[in-house]
Amino acid sequence: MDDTPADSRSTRERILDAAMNIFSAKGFHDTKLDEIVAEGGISKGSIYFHFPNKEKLFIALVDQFADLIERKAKEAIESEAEGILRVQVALEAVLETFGKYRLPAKLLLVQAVGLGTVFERKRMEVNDRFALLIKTYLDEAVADGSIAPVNTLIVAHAWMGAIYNVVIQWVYTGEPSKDEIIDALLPLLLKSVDYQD
Amino acid sequence: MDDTPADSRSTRERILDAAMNIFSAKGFHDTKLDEIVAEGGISKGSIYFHFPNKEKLFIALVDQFADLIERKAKEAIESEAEGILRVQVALEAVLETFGKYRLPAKLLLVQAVGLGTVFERKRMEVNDRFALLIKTYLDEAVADGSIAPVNTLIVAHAWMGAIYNVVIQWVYTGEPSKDEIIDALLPLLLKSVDYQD
DNA sequence: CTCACAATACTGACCAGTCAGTATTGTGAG
DNA sequence: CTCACAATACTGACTGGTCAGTATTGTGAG
Repeated sequence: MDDTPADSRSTRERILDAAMNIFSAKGFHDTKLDEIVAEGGISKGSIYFHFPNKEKLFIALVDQFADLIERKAKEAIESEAEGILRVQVALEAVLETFGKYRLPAKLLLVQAVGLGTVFERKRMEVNDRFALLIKTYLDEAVADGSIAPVNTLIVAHAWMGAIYNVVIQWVYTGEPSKDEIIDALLPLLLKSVDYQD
Repeated sequence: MDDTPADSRSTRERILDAAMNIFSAKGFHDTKLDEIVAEGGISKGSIYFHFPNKEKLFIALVDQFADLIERKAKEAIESEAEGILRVQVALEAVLETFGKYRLPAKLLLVQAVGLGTVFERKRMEVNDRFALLIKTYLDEAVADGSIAPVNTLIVAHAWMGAIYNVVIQWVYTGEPSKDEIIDALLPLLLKSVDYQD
């Protein structure tokens, strides 16, 4: 009969949307599947038709967003040839993407932490993926002389932490704005490795 | 009858110790009170005699360690008069303390995150406490001219994130060592605000 | 005796996951 | 085109294990 816009999206997408809303607001353990059911106007059974369990549903959301961030960063990197410039545009891309998607940012940076043994491996996997990405291009920048030699692994983790924490602050308070963050954080990070633009 | 060394410590302390061991390893939700009971050789009844519930027991541990970190930082700060030097010794003190206590560090930085609505307030409270502490002394350093003017709030959050993330890495992998962290992280943070020592 | 504390046995709310059934869509033989 | 059947998608009432919290009882110091 009628074909309301809400129902026209695939059920799987509706589940993911609803799950994102509730998980990012209340965290994994405080989210009941019945709440997702209510939010999405779907049924409990169809969640289990599309996903094996609650955990995999959560991880699907985390992975989806981690992939997006990584893709954006790599795209940005490939658009630039030179060492430290690549780092710079990647940072801009990452901050841009976090800025655009508030809920997924909270999910990835807050709600995916501290969930106990099962999730810990996933979290470390995502974390290391990004740290190594940063490290690669820092090493490149060191090699071509655009920055001085440093312990790039520590720098990579420090940078990630800095970005994470500022973004988390933004997620909760809405302050400082995306542009302020880029304006303040980018020079800060670059100066930390002695690069003055 | 006999008075084994293990039993001579007050029950309350034994509970806290056992809880720290299990909570820091498995996180809040994956920890069963019965595991704490087994670990500490105490009884479930006495946990509820000393603490109103599981949540308060967890928070007691978080608070205890957050207080220790804050105290160490403040002690260090008071031992120095000048602006940026105060920041420097505070950083050293904090890293030193994290380095000394691996389990509490993991509890505070990992397991206390992502626990949903109830704990979120506590986490933000602790977070803001430290961020404001850092901000205060950064502002002082700006005022007395030892560093250039910057958005000290963003810097404070960025620094915290950097410290957190490097410490978390250390908690999981044991690498890099405490000394390497201090040697690499301290200059990094100071350079990020244009201070060369 | 009593009271502060400790040990043990027990309870019941909660909620992830199930499953028997229904609805919808696809297909190909006549 | 249409009808029989199959495959896929979805529904929601129900269940059973789990575990935080409680009721009850024990104990030893003063």
